[in-house]
Amino acid sequence: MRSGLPGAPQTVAGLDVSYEVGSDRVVAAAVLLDVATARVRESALVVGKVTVPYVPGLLAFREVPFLLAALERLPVSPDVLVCDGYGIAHPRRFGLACHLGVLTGLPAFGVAKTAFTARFDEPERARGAWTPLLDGDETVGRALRTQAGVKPVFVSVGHRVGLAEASDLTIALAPRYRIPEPTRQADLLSRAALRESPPTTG
DNA sequence: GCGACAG
DNA sequence: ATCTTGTCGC
Repeated sequence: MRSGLPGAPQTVAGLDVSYEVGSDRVVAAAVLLDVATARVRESALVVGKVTVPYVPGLLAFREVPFLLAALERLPVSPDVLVCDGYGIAHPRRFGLACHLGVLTGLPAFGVAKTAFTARFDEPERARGAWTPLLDGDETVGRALRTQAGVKPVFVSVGHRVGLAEASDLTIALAPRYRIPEPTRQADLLSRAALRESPPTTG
């Protein structure tokens, strides 16, 4: 028992929120996938209205309510949460993935598309190559190459999971694209639902 | 004081 | 986050 994960995770849930232009409408998606195949098994959506503005460093306060609602709609609880954003790689060391992990009690980590306050050296070109994500002299995560020759993603621990394991899962869940399937599918689903969902009522 | 700044 | 078409390449 080196990490907080009881054993090899069988399922993961990818989370993401899509916003509608010129309105407060948002759609949150929670997608359950099998780790072994990286394929979608279940999914849940929630439509809502944002009341909190986006402020760098406070993203969790804006998205967590919707993500929790979407998670509750999944028929089964996932073994791990894959979030679109940061975990510990945050100015206050408590990003979105930390909030969701603590609130749900589930292991969680974040996979962000861009660096925030942290710095990093370019990883080798190979898939799986990584370099430490640094905030001053502190290692807060990893700049991880999920696809050879493609820009790296930024992995950081959120709750009850180690950085090495989070990185391994990210690679395993990103067999073809830069963004791992959990988060990628959640993005696709929430975006599609937003377009198909009537602006008001039914 | 100014710029940068997850999504 | 979102606004946005085609195009080049495997």
